[in-house]
Amino acid sequence: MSGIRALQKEKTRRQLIDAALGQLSSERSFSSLSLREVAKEAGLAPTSFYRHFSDMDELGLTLVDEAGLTLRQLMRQARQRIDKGGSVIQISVRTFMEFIESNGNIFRLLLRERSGTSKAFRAAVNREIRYFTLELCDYLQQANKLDAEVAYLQANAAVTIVFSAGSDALDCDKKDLAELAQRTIKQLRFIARGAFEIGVGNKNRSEQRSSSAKDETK
Amino acid sequence: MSGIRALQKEKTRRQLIDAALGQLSSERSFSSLSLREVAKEAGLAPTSFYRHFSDMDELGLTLVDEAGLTLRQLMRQARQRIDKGGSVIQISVRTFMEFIESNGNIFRLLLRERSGTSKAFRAAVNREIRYFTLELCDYLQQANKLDAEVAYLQANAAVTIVFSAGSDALDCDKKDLAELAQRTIKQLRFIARGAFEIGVGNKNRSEQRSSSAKDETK
DNA sequence: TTTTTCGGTGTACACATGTACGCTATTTTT
DNA sequence: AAAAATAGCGTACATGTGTACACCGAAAAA
Repeated sequence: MSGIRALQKEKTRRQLIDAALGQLSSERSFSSLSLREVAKEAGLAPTSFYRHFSDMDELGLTLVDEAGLTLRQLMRQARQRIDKGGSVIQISVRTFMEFIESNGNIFRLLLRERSGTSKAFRAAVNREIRYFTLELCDYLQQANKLDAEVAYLQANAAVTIVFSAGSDALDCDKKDLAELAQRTIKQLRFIARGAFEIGVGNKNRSEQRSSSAKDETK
Repeated sequence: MSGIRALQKEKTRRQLIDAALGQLSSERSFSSLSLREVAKEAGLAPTSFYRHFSDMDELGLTLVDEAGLTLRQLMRQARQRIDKGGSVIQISVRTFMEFIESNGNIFRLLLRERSGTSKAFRAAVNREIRYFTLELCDYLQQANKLDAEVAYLQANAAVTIVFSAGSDALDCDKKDLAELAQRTIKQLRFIARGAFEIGVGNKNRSEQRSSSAKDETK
């Protein structure tokens, strides 16, 4: 039982996954791919597809998982950079923009299937985004000593803004990308500052207002 | 030249548009509609479609225009309510949520085609959203006396947050809708407060800090 | 009135799709 | 060594697609 068979199977399964990812582009969405196309691109007969996935949907959900994984890698990378010092917001945005530049199609997949026609897909994408948000929430809560609710709202809003900026970046001329990043950074600072001010107000109504703003908003 | 002919033509054109809109749902996107389906739903022979649109794309762009129109109606309605007094943010969010409840499929169309596979569609949707944003920007600028750039950034961020909330609302249980609205309102307040604080700081560095916050953030 | 225009129809075709079915060759199990 | 399992192939078929084409009848223009 050397597993030479299972090994080969895993390999062609990857070929299918990579074939699908490879066909994604700004004018080609996953839902517009056909089983036959993917199989052909992977160098397989159409019917062989079924040895690996029962459905294009099943392949699609696998891709979403894959994308979620990439997203989490991204965060780890960002945290590494942050630990070396620097503005959290600035580094996060820059990291995200780099991610989109080299993983545009994966990001497109998430964007599109989030509002797609399959409930399962939408749920899967939202799950990945929720992980992303919750990790940011944890960070905010302990780094900025924020109320749990405020931290969550801030994290959620920030992720929304960043994803939207990412979406814009996909259709952006390369030269306008830096400006877009700058605007995004400013918007995230609005949110951070607002959350801080209002969060403090919640704890300690109308006392200690807007003092010592050593947070991320300047 | 009574125009009885042109009249009839306009009528069946509308039937096509309505047929397309009618087929949209959470599990049916415009790009998944076929010319034949739409024609059939409109009570037409497939080939008659071409008397009105050269393409499904042309129909689609018409739908996006239609959606933009609906969106602007929405804003007018919101402004009417605001003029009668009340929190701008609260009323705007409520109005938007009502819009989604009764125009879910139109909103879905915008959401989906914004990240769709046709550059023309993406551009059309972004144009509509830009109008929406700019009108809000004007309002903020004169109502809150904000710097032009700050007002734009705030408007843009606010629209992003509201659209994202709308997207969530589409998959939401009805009972969770009120909570979602509340969270959205808080997030918009973060942004408004942050924009105010930072905007003032821009004009008049480290003087007059966080004074007379009679804006929309409390 | 005669002629032209044109919205709508039905037929027809080439094409792509998903997938059922049976076969083969090779690995795995017995 | 014999038997079972299985990844991959090719064929085949029913179905849905966009659209070219010829035609019709009524409205509009001459």
